[in-house]
Amino acid sequence: MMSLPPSSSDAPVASFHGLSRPVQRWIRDKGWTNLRPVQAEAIGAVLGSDTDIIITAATAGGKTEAAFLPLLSDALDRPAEGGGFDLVYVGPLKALITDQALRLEGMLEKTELAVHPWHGDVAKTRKDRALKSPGGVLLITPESLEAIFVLRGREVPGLFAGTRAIVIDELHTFLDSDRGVHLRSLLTRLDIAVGRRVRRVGLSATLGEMELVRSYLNPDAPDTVRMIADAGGGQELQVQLRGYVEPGENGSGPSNEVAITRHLFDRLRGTRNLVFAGSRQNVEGYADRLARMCEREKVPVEFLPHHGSLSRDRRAHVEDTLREGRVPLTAICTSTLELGIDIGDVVCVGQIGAPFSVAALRQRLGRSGRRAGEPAILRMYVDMPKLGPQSNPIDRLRLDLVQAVAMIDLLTEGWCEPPAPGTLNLSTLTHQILSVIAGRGGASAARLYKMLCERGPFRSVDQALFLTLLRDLGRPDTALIEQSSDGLLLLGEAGERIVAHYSFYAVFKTPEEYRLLAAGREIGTMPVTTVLAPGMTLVFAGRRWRIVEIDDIGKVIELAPSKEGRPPRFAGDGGAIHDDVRARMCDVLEGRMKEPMPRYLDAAARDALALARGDYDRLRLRGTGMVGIEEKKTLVAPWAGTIRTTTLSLALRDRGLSVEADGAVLEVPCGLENLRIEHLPTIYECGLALSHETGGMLVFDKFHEYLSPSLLIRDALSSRLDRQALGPMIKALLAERCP
DNA sequence: GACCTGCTGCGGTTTG
Repeated sequence: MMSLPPSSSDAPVASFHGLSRPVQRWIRDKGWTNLRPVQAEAIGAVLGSDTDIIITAATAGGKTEAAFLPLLSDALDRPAEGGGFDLVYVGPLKALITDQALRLEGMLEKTELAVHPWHGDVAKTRKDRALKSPGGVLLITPESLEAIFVLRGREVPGLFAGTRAIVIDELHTFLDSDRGVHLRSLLTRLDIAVGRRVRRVGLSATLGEMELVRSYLNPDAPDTVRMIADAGGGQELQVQLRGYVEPGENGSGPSNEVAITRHLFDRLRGTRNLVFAGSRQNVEGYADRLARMCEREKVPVEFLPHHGSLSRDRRAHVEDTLREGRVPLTAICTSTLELGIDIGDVVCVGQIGAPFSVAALRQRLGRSGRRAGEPAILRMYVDMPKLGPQSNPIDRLRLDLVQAVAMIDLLTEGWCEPPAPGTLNLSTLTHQILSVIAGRGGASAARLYKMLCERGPFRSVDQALFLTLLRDLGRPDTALIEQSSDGLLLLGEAGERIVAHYSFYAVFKTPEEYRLLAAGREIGTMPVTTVLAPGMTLVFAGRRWRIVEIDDIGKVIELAPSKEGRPPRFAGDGGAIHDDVRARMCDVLEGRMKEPMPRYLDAAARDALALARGDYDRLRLRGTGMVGIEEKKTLVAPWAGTIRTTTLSLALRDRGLSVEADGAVLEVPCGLENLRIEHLPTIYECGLALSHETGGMLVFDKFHEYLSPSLLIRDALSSRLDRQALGPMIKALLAERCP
């Protein structure tokens, strides 16, 4: 008999006894002496009610068991009435589904319940078996679920008739993305197909604002969603931020990159670590420098690159070596190692340059210090260009360093970016319109509207907008849909072709790529937009190569080993920084912090921050937000996030002022008085004028190419631009705030 | 100044 320690309450004991026999036996066989508080609470909540539930706990905190022990127990004790799969698990990664299926198979070994993993790498025979006798647990990706709706629309009601809950793993990855909207749409369509609402259980490690998370799961009754969180917290966080400034013109010494490489080599060798380097190019650059340093010092190479363009083999090797933990290894990586695949515990997390979001920083940090009593260690490195008398005033503000400090500050306060509601997501809506029509062999406009916009996630789309969208999709030159004589909407010629191809199922866009072959083996891929030619050398997968041949039709590049090479550029599409991060950057420059010179800064970072604050004051930016630096050049610092800053720079461009980029501080080619008296008041009066020409430039998402400029503008205004913010921003800039 | 995620049906060949 399992003995449970007399913990703070007898809840765990009650929870244990509420479980079915086979599940109790599994727990006992595992040798568990008690249930974690989250698990005990989840068992009570799942068995004692039918509300939606969100379970949050640290990575490896036992969330999967917390959800599945009671759900499986219920499925064993009360066999489903309607037939079909008893439980559905939706996960964002194929690797995660494979992992979780193995765990569930272990739990269900001595029972009748089957486990059906289902994603692109699962054999067709296995899927056929699941369809022939659906039951037990289906573990699936949103895209594979989409494929079931499109290809087997008529079978959906039967497959899920008896499903008692849908478990969504890594819920945070679905909150604020096209893919998240896609999943919500599929869940609503599933509810409609079975004629009742299927309970949802979300699992997540880190979540921002709870209210928004609740309404993701249940937009009609967010208050009924029960939150179960582990007390956890209280974990010690050790942070160091090291600043690197290139030596002066006559100074000698290593470059910043070499100095940072040296520090990583000295501190991380001999243990397991993750270093997030920001871009694939940077990952390859640091991995190459570290490997050469190991060779020069005649020690084994303990640093390997990991990013999304490397082949599955290369990535698996790094993941397996980390997880097994037999030899020391530091992975230099992009956000690939941020998600839930189990790689074990690492000693420290390195971060080169400020990241794009506090949420990502928090997620990355969760990879270290997972054992009781061990701190989470963050080492941040900021590479700062050399300054001279000719340097741009914006460079003097050291905005990278300031952003890094602002983010660490927000992180320690427990803040992270909340999802942004109210977006239209017209590209994803187009996708779902095509999917519903394909799955049902036709649908009326009224039915589509009710399904997708009234009950589904596209609630910001009103009827008029919906009809405009349908007209766009039905235009002869678009031909995605057409109307039959009795008014039913059917797929058009182009629609048929697009839905029939396997690339339809995902809502996100993927660029075309070359495959890179070395000695006949694929080592990774490169976007076709990268400029490459035979004879060029490059660093890839931590080694140096020469391009032997490029096959433009087969999209294959052959490589041979080389002694030279530079890391190649990959295509990228710019990130969005949140308003609160930029506001905190202003606080950092103006010294409005609990600890104005944080202790976690090293001497070089302190010096750089002190100098940046001095320059900020000398520029007289404090309290004004605008300063003329030349006769026809003004700096504008709205301290707003990417969306609001981009809106302002577009409005300035409407006035004929070409503004570069969308950094925290804008350089406007115009005198201060002219800007203050003429341009800004005019923009305040007239707002942002978006022409059809601008609309043509707003093609970002997968189905945008089929939309007219006016719809593209409306889509952008709901997610990438903020017209309403323009007035208040200008008012703040024009207000005399100086002493 | 960026990163990540996903995918079916069918025809052909090999193996037991």
